[in-house]
Amino acid sequence: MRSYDEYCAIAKSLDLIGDRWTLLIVRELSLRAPCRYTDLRNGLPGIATNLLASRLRDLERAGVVMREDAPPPIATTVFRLTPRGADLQPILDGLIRWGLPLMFEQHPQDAIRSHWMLRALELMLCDRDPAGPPVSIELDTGDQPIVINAREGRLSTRIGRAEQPTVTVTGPMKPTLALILGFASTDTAAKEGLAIKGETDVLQRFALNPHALGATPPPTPADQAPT
Amino acid sequence: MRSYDEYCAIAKSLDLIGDRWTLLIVRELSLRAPCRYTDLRNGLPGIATNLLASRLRDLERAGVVMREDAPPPIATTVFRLTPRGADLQPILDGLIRWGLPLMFEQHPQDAIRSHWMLRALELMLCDRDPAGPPVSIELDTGDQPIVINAREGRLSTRIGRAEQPTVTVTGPMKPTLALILGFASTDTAAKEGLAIKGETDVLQRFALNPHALGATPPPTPADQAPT
DNA sequence: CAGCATCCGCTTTGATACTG
DNA sequence: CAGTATCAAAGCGGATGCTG
Repeated sequence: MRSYDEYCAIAKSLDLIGDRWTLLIVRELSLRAPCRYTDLRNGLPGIATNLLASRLRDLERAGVVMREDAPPPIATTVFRLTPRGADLQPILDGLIRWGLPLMFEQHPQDAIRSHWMLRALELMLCDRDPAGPPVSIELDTGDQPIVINAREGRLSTRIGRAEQPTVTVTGPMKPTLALILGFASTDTAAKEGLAIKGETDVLQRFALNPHALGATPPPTPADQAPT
Repeated sequence: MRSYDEYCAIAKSLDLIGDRWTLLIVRELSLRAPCRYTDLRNGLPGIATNLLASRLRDLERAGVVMREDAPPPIATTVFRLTPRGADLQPILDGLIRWGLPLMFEQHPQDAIRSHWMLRALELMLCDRDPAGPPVSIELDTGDQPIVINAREGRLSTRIGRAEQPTVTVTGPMKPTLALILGFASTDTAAKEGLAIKGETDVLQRFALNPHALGATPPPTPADQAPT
């Protein structure tokens, strides 16, 4: 990208990370480093391969990304965030929070990768009964299963299958999100194609973290077409 | 911008605010709304006027910006952030914090606008003697003078002249920044072309807010060219 | 197959000129 | 003042080819 040539911290940040695809590459590395070139391509559907190579070079020069030659058994290059790159997390988190309302507009052409949801779930979800027994929720809703573990008020998420899920939700991503954030009842969820197995009531325990969003309610279609 | 077509909160945010110039327009409105079209152009040196018009339309559709017809005496359209647009502040702040180290690379071609520094100074600066007497610092270093007021541990900044500045710093922006953040002594500052008038010692009272940055030290040229 | 580089058609951007 | 119109140049997306 050409520089904005402004003596302004925001502009200078955007000079380095404001290019198309750049922050999504950082997202990928923040969610599952170390990452091979091919992993990155899979996590960035639609990116042109020359552009990915070019961006990785730029990010390396900017001190955001580093490449390593993985040890013999793997014998390939892997990419990671540098500490300076990891410092971008607050910006990614800000984008996740601001973008949550937009997740309720799912377009048919939208690609889905389960790992994109991991950090979002950690940020947005809150356990309203931190003293309750530990539970693990499995979401089978994307290309890979997601596990949410709640234990002593702390939430963690990962890709994989739960050994003994307290409850398992199967179906499309959007209603699943609405369900666990408490925006939809289990009845509504079922109508939208979700199958819930196990202790359904456990889902009531979770809700949207009240600190997660700004004070402004999500814009509705009505806001955009006032009469 | 074309959509990334990803069901991911970060990607969906970037679909709306990831275009070139877009976040800088939001910056302008966050720093000095309401803003006329011409004010925006002045705060965004280098933007093509058709692009500004196009971005403003996009931001309006996205619910981030609103336009108003100013009342008769002014008789022009002005632009503001909507509440939803104001919710972008944490993202702008993140970019400011991450970008601070980059402010110590000032290029000759970099445009300067004093108001770009206002939020950065508020975020980065900390009063180490909150119980001390109120002081006001004037910085004459850009296209307009900046006033920093410190009172009871709270810092505020504005464009304008102080009525009775405790101290006034005149000269280029970069050494001024280094001086008030405590990265440079008054001697060093003088060598870089700064003139300091008034109670010089007051400047010692301020320093970089330790909470302002991530834990990672700024990258140095040495990091980029290892031997 | 992993990790690119090259080529090509298209879209976006930037610079300038022009208008109500 | 607040934009629209025009056009050259740069960037992007997609396909393909090359190298270990």
